[in-house]
Amino acid sequence: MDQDTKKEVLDAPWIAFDEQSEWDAVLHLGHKVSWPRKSTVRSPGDEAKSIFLIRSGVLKVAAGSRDGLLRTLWLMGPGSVLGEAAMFSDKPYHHHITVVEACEAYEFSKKVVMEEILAHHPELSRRLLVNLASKSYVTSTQVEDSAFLTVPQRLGRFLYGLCLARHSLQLPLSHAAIAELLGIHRVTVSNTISMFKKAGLLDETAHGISITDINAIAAFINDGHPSIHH
DNA sequence: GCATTAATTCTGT
DNA sequence: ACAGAATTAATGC
Repeated sequence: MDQDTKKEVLDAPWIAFDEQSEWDAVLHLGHKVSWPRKSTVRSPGDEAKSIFLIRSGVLKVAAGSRDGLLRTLWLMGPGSVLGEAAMFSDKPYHHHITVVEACEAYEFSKKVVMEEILAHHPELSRRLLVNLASKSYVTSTQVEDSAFLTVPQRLGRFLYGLCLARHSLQLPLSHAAIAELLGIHRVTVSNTISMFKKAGLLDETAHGISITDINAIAAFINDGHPSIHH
């Protein structure tokens, strides 16, 4: 049953899927890999001759400038697939893939993807498309938001979307991590979060942010007029 | 295993 | 850019 209110779908820069059982049939065709926290998984220019199904942990996908600046594009959690865009397009990786939380993943060779998954598993083919589409939506949403919305609105949408995507009100992200994701100066993020905190929308915990009034954030996003002024 | 110290990260000014 | 607090990693016992 649907709610009486239509809820707006927000594409949060956090790609993960709860349902992974469809992969069970082909897991034996891949092999397990694990990446420790803070390690680099792939760098720009690396060949993409396989894809990875992430089973646990969190990866960060970032674009980097020559002088070391990094802009996070999105985070990837369990159920998401890494490397399919590069592999299908026969291009090297464009991005820096690093490990935020220690990961376990299954690697599937291009041969397995082409000859087994695409050929004999339509439900998994669809998964790959959904995964790719998610990345596409995330990036376009970010462009739109940064073009049309204020910082508090962008942060509000980000927090709201992330809560829905994660099914949790606990968001284990530092101000700096959020700033990198949204393309906002870190201090601006800190100040905006303080505002939200004073307005009773959230609390800061030892390891990130805890949303206390998700409805207020939802309302704030929709009318675009915060009850928050400085 | 436990306590100290050194390093790094985080956040407000 | 800087400083104080807070985490985390490293070291020695």
